Amino acid sequence: MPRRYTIAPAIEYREGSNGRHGDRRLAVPEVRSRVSAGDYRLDEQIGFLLRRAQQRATAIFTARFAGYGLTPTQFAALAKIADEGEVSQNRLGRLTAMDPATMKGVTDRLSERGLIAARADQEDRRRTQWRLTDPGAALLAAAYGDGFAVTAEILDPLSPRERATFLRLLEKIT
Amino acid sequence: MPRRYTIAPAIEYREGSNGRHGDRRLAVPEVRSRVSAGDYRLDEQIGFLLRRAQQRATAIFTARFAGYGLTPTQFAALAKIADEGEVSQNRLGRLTAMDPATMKGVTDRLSERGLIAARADQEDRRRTQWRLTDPGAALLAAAYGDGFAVTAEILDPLSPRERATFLRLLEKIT
DNA sequence: ACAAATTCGTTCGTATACAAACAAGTTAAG
DNA sequence: CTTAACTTGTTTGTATACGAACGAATTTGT
Repeated sequence: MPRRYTIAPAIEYREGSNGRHGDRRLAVPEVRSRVSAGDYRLDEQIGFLLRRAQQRATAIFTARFAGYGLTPTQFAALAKIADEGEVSQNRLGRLTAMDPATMKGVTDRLSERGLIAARADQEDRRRTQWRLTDPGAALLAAAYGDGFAVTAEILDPLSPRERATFLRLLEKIT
Repeated sequence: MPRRYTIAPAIEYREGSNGRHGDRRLAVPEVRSRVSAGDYRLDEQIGFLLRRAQQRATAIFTARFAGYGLTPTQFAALAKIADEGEVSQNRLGRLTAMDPATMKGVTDRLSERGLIAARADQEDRRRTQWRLTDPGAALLAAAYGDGFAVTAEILDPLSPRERATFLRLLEKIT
């Protein structure tokens, strides 16, 4: 049931030759007539870089959290429930950036493990209110430190200044 | 079969009151005895921010690529096959940051749609070599422009200087 | 030459992630 | 007050994402 990640497989980068084999008519800056394949470098698109950065982040998280059997989203859900004390399922989804269908799966699994418990809301009978159980709170308390460690390890390649800059810019494009 | 994304649901942020309801014994800066919940702010962890940034990036991609019926990974695979001319399945996975199990699903779906075609390798009989079909090349050629547009839209909140900085730092933590 | 190690691709199981459609409950508009 | 609009949570289906285990083929080490 717990998942275990290794570091994502190393990416192979374009080796040496910058594409374009023959076709070196002039040493003059070449004007490409057909704007197509050659211009689009996958490895320079933020979408691709973001995907790889998240793969690395997830790998780091999972290595550190192997002992808890918690995924990043499960940990996020526990942390937010702890913050809120009690929170409805859909609102928890908004707080943790999960849509209702995804949230369902996460709460189901946390609930099955006895880490969270539901209460039917009296005022609004559509709502399911979630709170931590004692085991859930204990697990979370034990795991917080590793949460910080994960963040530190992800940011390790950056200097303190760069970290601040990166976080600021990342929040801007979020 | 094609997927369609909307913009990820807006996140709710901690509203006004900084938690802590009663318990205002003194107006003096409070020294927290128990270092636990209160210190961990999910919304400030890069892992969480990266996940949300990727959700936004994917939403932008999918909106722009709805007409092609291509997912980000499928587009990445097509682009890399085009770069390479012909490439084995596992190597394609390394180039596009997908593990073999994931790559299988992607090549299966692209192949079913007739966008790529396989060739058995003579030298190494374990290998499946993939190349673009004519329809695959045509679709890719039509889609490249939207690939650039997606990148531009994701980076839109940043100034040109910030974009350069962000890309540099993102590559560092990847 | 031959056994060990590695690589290639497959399969199975679990966990996000989200579109779409839905029933049931609540709120807003008239 | 009553209908329309919205919200809450569920279900189904598709698509990554990856661990783990596997058979087949190739490469390495001795």
